Amino acid sequence: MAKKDCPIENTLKLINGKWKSVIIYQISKYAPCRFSELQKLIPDCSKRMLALQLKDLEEASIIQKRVYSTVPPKTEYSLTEVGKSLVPVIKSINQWGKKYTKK
Amino acid sequence: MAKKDCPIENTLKLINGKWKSVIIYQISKYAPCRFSELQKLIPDCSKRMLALQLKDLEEASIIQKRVYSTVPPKTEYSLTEVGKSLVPVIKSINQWGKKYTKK
DNA sequence: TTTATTTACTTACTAATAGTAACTTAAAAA
DNA sequence: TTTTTAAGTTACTATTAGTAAGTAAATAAA
Repeated sequence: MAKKDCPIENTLKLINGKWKSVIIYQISKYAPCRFSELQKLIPDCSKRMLALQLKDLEEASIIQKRVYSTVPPKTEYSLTEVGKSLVPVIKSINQWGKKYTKK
Repeated sequence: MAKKDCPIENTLKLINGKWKSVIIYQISKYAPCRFSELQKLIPDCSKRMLALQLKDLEEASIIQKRVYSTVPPKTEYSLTEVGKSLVPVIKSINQWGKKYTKK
């Protein structure tokens, strides 16, 4: 497999990191989703990490963000079409995890 | 989702890191597979990283290792049943990558 | 007989990534 | 006047990943 041509590596770059797929999964379930909602849904992920990963996902066109210029501010995240196409992949990860991983 | 109960997080812990799923995929295709073969199959992954990830995968019972006490040494890696059950998940990642990621 | 080769690592070190805690902003409520 | 609130950012530390060189012990080549 030539450099940078591995679809698995390329995909993992998008959904790793290491919260991205959990974020995508939660947005797919609860979109439109506010920043603070995601914090509650994924308590293990710090504020800073959540912000960074959301930015990465937005740049990769997997999610889109809507900002309301109110005070205090309000943002809403939802999946793009590309993001939606990832959901079955993440669901298969979720299914496997349910079956094979114990706490 | 309570701490450490997220199946996606638990699964990613096993298949991330960031070469593990590529390693599993290659072993699934070419098992039994030697260390040096894996190096050729995954040139982006350094020797050290390959060794560390293989050790992790072995500890997680996803792969098994057979060592021949020859000189120079020879090792062979193959998937366990748990490892084999992961292959469809990794294939779905691979499929998605083929469709949605360009170099 | 000394030197080179080979495989599957390990060790020491540096670079990149993740995590923690405190700070910011500006309006509205107490 | 002080507090609260949402959605971050900043500065700093800890954990992971990556690079390069070293190790072992038996052949093979010079």
